[in-house]
Amino acid sequence: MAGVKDVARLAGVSVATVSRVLNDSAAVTEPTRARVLAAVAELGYRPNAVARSLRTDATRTIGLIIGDILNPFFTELARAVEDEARTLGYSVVIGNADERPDRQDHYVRTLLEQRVDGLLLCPTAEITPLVRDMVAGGEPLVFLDRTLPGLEVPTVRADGAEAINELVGHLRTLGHRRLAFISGPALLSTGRERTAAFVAALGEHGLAVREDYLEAGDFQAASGRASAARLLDLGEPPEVIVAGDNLMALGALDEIRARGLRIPADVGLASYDDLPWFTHLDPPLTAIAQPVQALGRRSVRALIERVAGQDVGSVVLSARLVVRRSCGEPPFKEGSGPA
Amino acid sequence: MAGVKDVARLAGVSVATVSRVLNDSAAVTEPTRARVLAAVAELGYRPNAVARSLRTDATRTIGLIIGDILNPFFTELARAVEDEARTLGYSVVIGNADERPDRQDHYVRTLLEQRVDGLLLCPTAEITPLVRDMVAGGEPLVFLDRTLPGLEVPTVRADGAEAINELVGHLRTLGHRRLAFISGPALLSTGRERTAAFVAALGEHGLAVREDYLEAGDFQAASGRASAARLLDLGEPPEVIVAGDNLMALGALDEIRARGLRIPADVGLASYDDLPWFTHLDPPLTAIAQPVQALGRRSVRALIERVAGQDVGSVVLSARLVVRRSCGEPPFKEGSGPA
DNA sequence: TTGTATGCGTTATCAA
DNA sequence: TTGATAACGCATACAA
Repeated sequence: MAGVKDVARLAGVSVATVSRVLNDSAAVTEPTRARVLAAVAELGYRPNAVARSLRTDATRTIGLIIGDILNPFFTELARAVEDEARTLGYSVVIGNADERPDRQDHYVRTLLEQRVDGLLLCPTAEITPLVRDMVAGGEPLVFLDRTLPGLEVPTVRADGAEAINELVGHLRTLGHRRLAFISGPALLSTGRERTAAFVAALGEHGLAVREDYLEAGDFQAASGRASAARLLDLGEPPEVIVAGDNLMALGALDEIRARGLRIPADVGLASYDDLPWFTHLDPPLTAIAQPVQALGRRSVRALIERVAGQDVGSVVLSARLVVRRSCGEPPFKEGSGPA
Repeated sequence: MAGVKDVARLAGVSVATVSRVLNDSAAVTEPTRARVLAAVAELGYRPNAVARSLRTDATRTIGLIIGDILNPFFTELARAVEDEARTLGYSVVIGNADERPDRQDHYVRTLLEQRVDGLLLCPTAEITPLVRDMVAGGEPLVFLDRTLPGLEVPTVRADGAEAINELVGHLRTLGHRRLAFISGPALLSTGRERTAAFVAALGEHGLAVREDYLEAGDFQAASGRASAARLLDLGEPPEVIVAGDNLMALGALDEIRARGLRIPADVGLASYDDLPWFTHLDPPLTAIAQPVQALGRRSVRALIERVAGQDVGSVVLSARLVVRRSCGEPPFKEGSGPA
């Protein structure tokens, strides 16, 4: 494959000049510039980004490690990240941690070796030594969606506490008293926070916190189904089940359907996370929507700023309640908030 | 950041020896080997893949350009590709063409400059000059999911003709005669093939081909909805609507629901492409499932083989019909084929 | 078994 | 404005 040298020879100039017109890093007379460009076109020259990166110590590439690529939330997030990165002239290398610390570390290592300019990480449960080293080593790192306690890393995430509180209020207004929550893994910041917010909201709205209404899931569909089964088997089952993420909502939905129960007549269902096709369910699912696009875009900008040497703070965006029809809402038009 | 040189100095050996233990490319005595490894650990040395790639002319990275990252089919495909690539020791850089030739070309260029070892491409409609050049230049390239006519490129794709034929037979068995099809873009091989298969299947089952039952969509949800609207407005609307991909099925579903029509009592619906949550719809959607996992994995293997210099042929896998309940099927258990 | 030295394709420094 | 050349970090041919 043709290199600068070939271009230089064909254009009758030095490699330095070729490099200059390619990066327009310095003034070049129009005639030489034209000759170089002509040579580039004729040879079908394609700059070697590898060599350039070695020389410049920058790859214009960022790494993105997500929790679970089968989770539509992360897919959407990846899309947003990719969009913003492209706009800023960066490529994205995606790694799927599959919620496993070892696989997360595999990608951290790989991406670091690949010398990505920065890393966007949705950290799995534990703080692995590798992540700790990375932080200590001052690698340009930004946490996305989730946090790790005790680590000084800028984080871009959504806070759903307010939305959850709103949801509980909404359910209470609809006359429900017995509300159950299927929570995510306590090891994940998102898991803990949502559960805590739910419990706090119950208190705020004068509802009792029943231990048997707090199910521990793991953000996977199967756990949602199992949790729903236990809740429905209770002597006094809940009136509404709130799932801590979209996958568990799906699992719960399966269990409810499998038992031939009707939503919301027999039991209501709401989900943290909103997905495009939730509107296609019958009835459409009441849910809490995270600002996924903003999350993705902001995180990229924060990371790029860090790469540029600025120090950036964390950003917390708000999730919002989307009222639909799965909790016994009167059959009005969708999307409006509760009274 | 520490380099081989630092490791060599600390271990009291030459850089060549360090390189040798790192790649265990040649015999090294156990003691020296241990010293090197110790030095590596102490310095937290991380090989620079950029430099290595420059030297070895290989990046152990493949590019994947998909049609539309918002289409769950491609998401799932990307996941499969990533899985297989990781297993084989490769990283994947994903580009989202958004079905736009210009954006496809942007990624082709970027990935080529990044010197990926090979490229997996779900080609958009037209043959762009860049793609033609790439083929002519002998770049390791494999088409995935779709083909481009007149280009000698190994392709890994699914053939749905048989499944579509089976679907039409199934519908006819259920007593339906008036079947409509919402087709994808004629510029895409997948668009053309599915429509042709549907028309052929009608003939084979002795059903008339009505022009007004053949709607032209573009694989996007909006076109599915608009097409469904036109079909339902017909003086004699179809008994079943078959959508050429999952996104258009969604759009059609929206339109049907918006009109307060019941599925399958008022109109049946089936989709090319099967998604996990189709089972959660009410009624669960009858669909044609592509072997997405196999598609992704096979394409990676084919590409890697090409990279290794072997010449590989195309592979065509079969899609299969998944009977559920959205076309007036008797309420039996799901997943079984038609009689 | 180990070390020395060269080059991969660029960019950037320094002279001209 | 342009050219010659060193350096980026590594792998490898060749010598020892």
